[in-house]
Amino acid sequence: MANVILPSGERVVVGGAGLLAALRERGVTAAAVLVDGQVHDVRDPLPAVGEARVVSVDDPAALDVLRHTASHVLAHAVTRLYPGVKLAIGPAIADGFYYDFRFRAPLGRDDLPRIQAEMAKIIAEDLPIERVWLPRKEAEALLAERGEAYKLELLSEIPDERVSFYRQGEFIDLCRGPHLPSTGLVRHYALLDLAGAYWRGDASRDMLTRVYGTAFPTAEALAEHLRWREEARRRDHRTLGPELDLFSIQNETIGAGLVLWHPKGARVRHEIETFWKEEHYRAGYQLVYTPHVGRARLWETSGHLDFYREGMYSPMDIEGQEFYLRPMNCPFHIAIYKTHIRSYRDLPIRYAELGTVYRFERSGVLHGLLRVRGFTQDDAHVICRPDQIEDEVLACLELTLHILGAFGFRDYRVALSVRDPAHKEHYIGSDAMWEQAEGSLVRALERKGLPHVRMGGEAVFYGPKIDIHVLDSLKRSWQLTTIQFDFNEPERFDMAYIGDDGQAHRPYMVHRALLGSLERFFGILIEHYGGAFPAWLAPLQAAVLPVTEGEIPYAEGVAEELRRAGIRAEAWTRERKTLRWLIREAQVQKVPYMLVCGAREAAVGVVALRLRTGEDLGPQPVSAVVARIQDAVRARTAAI
RNA sequence: GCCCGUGUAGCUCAGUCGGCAGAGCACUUCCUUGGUAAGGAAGAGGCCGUCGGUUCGAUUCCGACCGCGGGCUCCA
Repeated sequence: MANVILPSGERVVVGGAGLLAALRERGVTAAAVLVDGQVHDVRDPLPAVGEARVVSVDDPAALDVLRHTASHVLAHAVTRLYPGVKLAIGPAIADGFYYDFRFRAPLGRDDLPRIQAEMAKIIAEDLPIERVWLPRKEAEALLAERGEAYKLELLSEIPDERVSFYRQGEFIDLCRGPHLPSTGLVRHYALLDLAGAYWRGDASRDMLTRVYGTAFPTAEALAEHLRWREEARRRDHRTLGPELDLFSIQNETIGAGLVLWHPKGARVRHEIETFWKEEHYRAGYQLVYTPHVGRARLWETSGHLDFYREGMYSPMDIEGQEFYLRPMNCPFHIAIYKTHIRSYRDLPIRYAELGTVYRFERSGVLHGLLRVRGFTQDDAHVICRPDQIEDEVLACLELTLHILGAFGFRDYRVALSVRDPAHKEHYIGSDAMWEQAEGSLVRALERKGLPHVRMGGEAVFYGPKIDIHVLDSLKRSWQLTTIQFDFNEPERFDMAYIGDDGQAHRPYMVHRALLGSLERFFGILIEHYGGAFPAWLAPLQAAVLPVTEGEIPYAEGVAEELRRAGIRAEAWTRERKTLRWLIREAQVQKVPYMLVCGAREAAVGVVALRLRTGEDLGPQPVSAVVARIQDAVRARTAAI
């Protein structure tokens, strides 16, 4: 017997095994049962003690169950339409579900509506979904008879003697569950995409066809999700970038993954870099510049040729010496450090550089600005004494939040990556170093009030790290910041400082990048703002628009006045176009401020101010417009 | 790298069941002096991704290659 709370809030006591029947009697449609926050199948026996909460299909807790069942409906439809298809796996994922199949003939996007129509039939049939437990031998026989080679492989890895299947109509699938009670409960769904996927993500194994879809409890939620996808598509930086003339990537002429920053994109980058540099000087960093190539011995010493070779380009021969294009900046910063004997009084030393690096990425993974082969890291190396590391990490966090906040990123998720305690031998550095480093990261996060998730075994071999993910305006998560300890390179380069005891000591070194790379960050910013940059970043801040040819001299004077005040302004006088045309052009270019100059304004020395938002603020003295723009720029506000 | 899709003007895309290649925007010229998201007309612009095959004839059909897009464990 167990206490059960129904979706209505009513509490009932039912026998352990008969929950589904008991609910049916009461006319309750249950999607799943929550026991101690864990999602259970409604068909499972309830635990003897504790409280169970029955959730209906529209409960957020049942969303994964709904989607998992939707994936079975998909697989069911596919097996009806394509006899002989092989089933692989079909889980619920972050915002939907997928199912991997091996088809006999290629499947195209055009096939999706047909599959979706078949799904609609299966849903209309409202087939009851049963759970069937089979002894291992029988399960094997069943799967072998159906020729489900992938399922057999999965089965061989399940240790249990009894395995679970789910059956709906003529469709049966090896599955852990849980699932909805019947197919009719999947109502609001859509098939979205088709893609290739390796069986078990292994490039040496079969290529399967993955069908992506999503499902929601309500039509509104599904519609909202589809709108969100559409909005994300509309903001794609690969579309907006060329449209706003910000950048281009020209595979044929320049090379894949290599970015050309056009004047307008370069202007945005300049503003980002200027802000970044000023804040770094203010935070006690020293900026350095270092070369893009270095001798092979440098990369041998650093260890990159041992453990990072596949990410590096082939060496070039310069007067018989091998040189490599750099994949990282750190060896150069270390070389600067080593030009002097350093005292404990010199530390911390913080070298920062907007350092361009080149890394080999397979052609298939290149993606706009987000994944490229040449990029500029906003890199820095903090070299300090053991007693300074906690304050240094804290200062890094403060600088990070300050800089990210200026771009409107204020939702953070922090991951702390530490060693796999079971395999300490995979990591370099002593236990004491790891503990001290990790402790400093944790304490700095606590002092900053940043909650974090601890990820065991996620650290790289040379030290623990903090990664910060931000949520953009579409609530998508991007990893930007990384703060990582490096126990490797100080050792390899034999870095030292002289302590107050007169002895040489090994300093700690922390690598950190706040924005990640300027290319990737720019891509993210374009999507975050939908191309409408705030005033401080906008390539062109103000367009001065003459109504007729007669106002051209006046408009040019106004633009000149704005430029003298440090505002990026242009008088649009090149063509005699209607005001409507000029305004549309400025809107499309997402220029934040439009200054309309007609005869009325010119006569009294004012401008009519229109904002990118569509707001018409009417006649204003030029000085007031200048002050308004300067305020918005100074405050780095997203509002204009 | 691999799977699916895709490649026609600078951009967005029609089209040709094998027979001289089309639109809108952008560009050039002319007309228009226009008040808050496209005024009008004309012109120019193409190796229909590349190479090969079939054919009297290929942008179209077939093959290979190249580029681009989506994706390639969130594990029954």
